[in-house]
Amino acid sequence: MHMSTIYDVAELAGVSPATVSRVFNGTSVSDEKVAAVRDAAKRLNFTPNRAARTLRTQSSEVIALVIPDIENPYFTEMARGVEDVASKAGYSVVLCNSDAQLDKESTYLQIAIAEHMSGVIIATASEGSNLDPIIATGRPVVAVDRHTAYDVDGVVMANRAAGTSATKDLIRAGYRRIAYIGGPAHIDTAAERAAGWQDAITADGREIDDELLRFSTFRVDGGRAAMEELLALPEPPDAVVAGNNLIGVGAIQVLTEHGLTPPAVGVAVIGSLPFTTLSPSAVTVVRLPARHMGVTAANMLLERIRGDEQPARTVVLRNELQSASILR
Amino acid sequence: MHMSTIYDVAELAGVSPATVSRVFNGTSVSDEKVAAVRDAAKRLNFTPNRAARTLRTQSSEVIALVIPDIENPYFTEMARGVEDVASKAGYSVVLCNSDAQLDKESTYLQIAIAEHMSGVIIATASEGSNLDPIIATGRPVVAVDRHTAYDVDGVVMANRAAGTSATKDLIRAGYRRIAYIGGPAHIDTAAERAAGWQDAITADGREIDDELLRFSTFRVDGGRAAMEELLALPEPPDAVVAGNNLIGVGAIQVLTEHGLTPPAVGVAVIGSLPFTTLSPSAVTVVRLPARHMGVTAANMLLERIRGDEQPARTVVLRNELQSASILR
DNA sequence: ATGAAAGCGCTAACAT
DNA sequence: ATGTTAGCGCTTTCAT
Repeated sequence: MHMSTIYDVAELAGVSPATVSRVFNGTSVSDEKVAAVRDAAKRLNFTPNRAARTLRTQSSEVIALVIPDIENPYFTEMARGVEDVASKAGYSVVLCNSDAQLDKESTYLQIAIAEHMSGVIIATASEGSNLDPIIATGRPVVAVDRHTAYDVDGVVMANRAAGTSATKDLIRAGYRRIAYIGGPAHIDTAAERAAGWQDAITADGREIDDELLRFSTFRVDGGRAAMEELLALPEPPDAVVAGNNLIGVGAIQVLTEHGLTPPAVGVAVIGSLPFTTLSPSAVTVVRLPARHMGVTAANMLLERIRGDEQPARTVVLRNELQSASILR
Repeated sequence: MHMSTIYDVAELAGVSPATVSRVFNGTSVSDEKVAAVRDAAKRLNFTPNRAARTLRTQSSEVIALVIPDIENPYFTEMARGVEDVASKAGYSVVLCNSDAQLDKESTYLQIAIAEHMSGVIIATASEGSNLDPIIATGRPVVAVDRHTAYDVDGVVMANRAAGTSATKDLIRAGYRRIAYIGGPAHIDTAAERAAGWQDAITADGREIDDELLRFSTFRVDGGRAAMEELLALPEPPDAVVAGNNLIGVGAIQVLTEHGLTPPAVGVAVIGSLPFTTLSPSAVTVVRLPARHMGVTAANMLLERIRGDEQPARTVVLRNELQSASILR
């Protein structure tokens, strides 16, 4: 019940508290004393008090990972990448779900400051995200997935290219009236992927029909609603590009319910379809390397934590087209 | 860059540090001083140092949520429930992914102790999970989803009943040779759901064919492998009960690849199919109220944190059959 | 290599 | 209502 301290350990081992501290921090202590201390620590079931350590050193081996939707497998896959790198380096990861809400995001950032966490990896909730407080503390910040207005490191996908290759694959497969459903227009990934879609349409010598461009939410319900609207059009599309994995799920659900299971209507999804039970030949997927993004971001953050001072960098990750037509 | 302290705020506001502390902790301070302190705090961009607070009070408003698979939507849905309750009560949630590994789990539990977190909600990695250290500290622990050998509060699903109703629904739909694919046998939820399957089979007056009972992993690849084995049997099953959501996904994938898309072979899944694009009429689902489990566990934990001393309780949550046959 | 002692920022008696 | 002060457990100079 009572938590033992380095003083208890010191007394039992017959050394000073300083020596106990040294044993646990790897500075020079004679072999006998090391053994005595370890033994005493074990017998007392000693666990170093992190709060005291953090208070004293003004830092803790914890990094915060702030994401807008913990239920989206894209972000949990990314989280795995972050965690693997961080824990190998002796850091713990605190996963914070901002729920795409600015106030929750601010709260978590505030906690990161107050807890003296070593750094933050964040997929911002929106353009309005305020990183000033955390940046003002001098702590390193890495922005993932989404762009920010701040001068911090970043790791993003090749979003415009993803939009283009998804759309081109649909064109190649013979579809002619291709819609796009993206996330909120104020999130840059959504806008960029839509721009990629436009590129492909115009490159094919067609006009952009504004009715076919829909900004929604990055969730299943958003994909569903937009797909329903598209099907209700006087001249519905014969194919659709989904701006992220969950929108893809929603769109396919609606199509299936209307008896238009792909490839009856063409579907290309930007991001892997989570837990899909669909045949891979039916839907085009542009794979986004989410885990790799997490790994890259964690490595960048660790470099900064270790004192790297070079100007902010942004890494753009290549995506990978998995064409449905290959298998047709 | 420099972090201001209550001393800085006190000086600027012309009060003592204790008064500053009182302002931030809601004890009686005159209105003028409150205003002065708040103003000074704002001007200095003051954020209370949590490490110091934790050290002093020997507690922090943080609870740990330890789960075995952060990529399983079942657990993230649960996490949402925990988070909603906790954050409303002023607690932050630290999400820890044990990856079903005992050593990782122990490490996180150790961190929870060292960081003086207020309590732990844990879905254990296996029967071998060691909760002694955390329990020895006197901190409240709530076990979710899975049983433990410890005398702690728990929230679990009605697993055996889930196995039975899933199986019975398949029987009702006319299937006669019904297999079961579960998670690892050493995890009680897997074993119990399997027992429910057995109950239903025997209640129907049939023999248990051991070849039709498979213990695998609670992941997609586990479901896939087991389903492949079942299909390779001399006398393959005409239906299958999947022991969790991901096994269900894996099984359906394999069936689809073999041209046996449900209901060609009957499928019942214990747990909601995440992000499914399947028609709801094709597959029986036993919905497990994951979010509700999280909410319940968080409320129990908060009660304990507030000093509730009653004997340990276990809450069993009802599940909900969504029969495929209804829609046939 | 080891010990003594100061201090990180906060809260909670205790005193006024 | 407000101020003074001790101390939470640790790390880290500074001596020795």
